[in-house]
Amino acid sequence: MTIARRARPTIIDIAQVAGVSYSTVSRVANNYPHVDPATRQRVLTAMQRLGYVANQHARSLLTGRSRLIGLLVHGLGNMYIEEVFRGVEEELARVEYDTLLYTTHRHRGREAEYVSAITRGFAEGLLLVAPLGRERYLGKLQAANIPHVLVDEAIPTRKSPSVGIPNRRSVYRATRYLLELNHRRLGFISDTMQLNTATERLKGYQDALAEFGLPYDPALVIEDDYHRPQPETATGRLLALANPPTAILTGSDPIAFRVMESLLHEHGLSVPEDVSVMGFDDIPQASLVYPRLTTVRHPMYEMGRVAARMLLERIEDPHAPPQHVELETELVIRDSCAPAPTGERPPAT
Amino acid sequence: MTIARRARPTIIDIAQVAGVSYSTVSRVANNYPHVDPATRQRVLTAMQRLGYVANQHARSLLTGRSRLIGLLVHGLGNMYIEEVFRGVEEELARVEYDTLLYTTHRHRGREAEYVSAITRGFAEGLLLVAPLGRERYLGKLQAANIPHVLVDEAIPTRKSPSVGIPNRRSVYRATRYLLELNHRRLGFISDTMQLNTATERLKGYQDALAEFGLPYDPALVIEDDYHRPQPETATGRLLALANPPTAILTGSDPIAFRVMESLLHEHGLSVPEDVSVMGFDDIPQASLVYPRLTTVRHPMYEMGRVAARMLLERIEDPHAPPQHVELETELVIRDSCAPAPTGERPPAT
DNA sequence: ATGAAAGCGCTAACAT
DNA sequence: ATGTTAGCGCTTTCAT
Repeated sequence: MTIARRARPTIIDIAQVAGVSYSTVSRVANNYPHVDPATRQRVLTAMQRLGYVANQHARSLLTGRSRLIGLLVHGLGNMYIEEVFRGVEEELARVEYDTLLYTTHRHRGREAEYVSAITRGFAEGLLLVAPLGRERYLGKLQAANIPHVLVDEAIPTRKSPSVGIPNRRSVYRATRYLLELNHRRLGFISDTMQLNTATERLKGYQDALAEFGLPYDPALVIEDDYHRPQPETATGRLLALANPPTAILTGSDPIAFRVMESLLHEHGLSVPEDVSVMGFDDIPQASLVYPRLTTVRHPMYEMGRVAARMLLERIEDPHAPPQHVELETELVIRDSCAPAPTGERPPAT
Repeated sequence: MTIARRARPTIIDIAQVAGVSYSTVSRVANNYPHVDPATRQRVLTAMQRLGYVANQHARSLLTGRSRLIGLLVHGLGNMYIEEVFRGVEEELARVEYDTLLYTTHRHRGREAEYVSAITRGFAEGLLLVAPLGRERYLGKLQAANIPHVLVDEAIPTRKSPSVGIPNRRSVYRATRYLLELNHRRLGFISDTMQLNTATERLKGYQDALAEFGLPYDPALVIEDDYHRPQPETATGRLLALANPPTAILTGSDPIAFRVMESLLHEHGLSVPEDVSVMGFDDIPQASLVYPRLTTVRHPMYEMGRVAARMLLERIEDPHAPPQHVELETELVIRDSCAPAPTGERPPAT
């Protein structure tokens, strides 16, 4: 009887079958020169026959490289992540790296644990997408000099490399657009202010207001829960104001969709006639929805690519000074924003 | 000068600092008994001080286990995957396994390559979610006895373990519901028939029709493109029929959403007054949309959990006979389906 | 309770 | 062009 679990053939088995030393097999496996074509063929044939596949662990143990990077994200079910990941994959594929996926579902609030887990040596580097709770582990990453890059988030110390967008300017532009449409009361449903991107965006909103000589009314900005957004509630609160907004800016397109649904169906207000709605990101659905969403185009795919490339570079040279890349955004004008209604306020339900 | 890339401390460094042999360090690291408490403490302190983290590759090389499983999916940006993955993670977390993510974005149509890549030895097993093109590699997995489980797809040979839902019965029930609402012309926008789940669902649709003594009209079923669905086009084709449907079944909730948008805004038809729409899956948005979607609840999260558990079991015992688990679905009646309009057909635009 | 030693499968000098 | 050899960092007997 042979043993139950058929062992995978090793380099030594191949060597035996091909009648060569196992270093020759290694040469063939790694496509090195200085191997006689005939020998190479014999080895290849033997590999084929036995179904040889190199043991990555042995390889990695020796080279210290796993060809794996870790990706830390909050969740999967949104086009933002899909696009970012497409970009990441694009670059990783070129160098035959794979991705270890970590979501904060798993240890909500305990990202720090993975991060150390990652240093277990499996991943060579880490891509942190909009990382909440970063204060708990970023210092460690920096201290241990573990290659990592922040995607869509930057920290004031700028010690960690990052790739993102000009949040302040982007929202400034979007806000100004609304202001030029004669809106004077602008609601803002923001992502959690734990994210620097969110506080930057708020500044952009305030910049535009200031430029138009308008006061900043904190009642108009509502911080949504990142993990379980409640745009319907936020919309209701905005509409319940004595002087409700005629336009609403949001932190993302999916939030904008829900705001539009809520406006229309819970409050009987039409978009954009009664209230204008501004999205953020420009995911594919933005143009498939009615009214088609006016939003800020976020180069998510490109961001993913750049981030992956930066990470790969840092893996090569962990001591290079951290870079900070900002990719430009663009206001995409479609149908969900219109000039402010004149005359009296729209009736709130 | 020390060398540039500070090497990670090994078991030997710890042994030196703690003044013990390195096998003792290994014992402590693995929490083995037979270590003097004082010694253990000394070792622990040394580990702490040097920031010791075990090298997984060395460990895996020896034990043959990587504590990694591979997850093959088509794309990320949908709640279906999010839910399935949440379930997978839940189970994996218990045993401290991590996930390698593979999407068919990367090598569209070349899944076979990963699959062999996976046998590189990094992943101990594979979760295949609604795998298209499986014929190209499933045989290999089976032949090599690589632990794997099919999620939401089963193959007739039943050689690979699977977890899914009763597709035929689920769609039969949904169709019958529509029939009972007096609809007689039922459109069906189906996933690609390459998926057995899709052909099974079609049978369920036909079953219900047959039960009501209705003919099967192939013009009413449109096979959508899995990677770039065009529900708007499909809707248009359905409506252009001489005798257009008064109800439309879809392969997923997101498709249903787009059908509803198209009906309403491109064709001026209201849902459910003019046309009823049936979703599939019951993702969270299904109840946030107007009209709230009537759909078939798919236990995605639970499916992920079961699949992960099955995979883990197969990893322990790759020779156990393949299991096939079916999780029940449920028709969730909300507002997108109503009795068929009486009198003449709704006007098509 | 602890140490010594073998070896997992492979790469990369170094020989020849 | 090919073979020999020394480890990579760790777990696991086997001694003591």
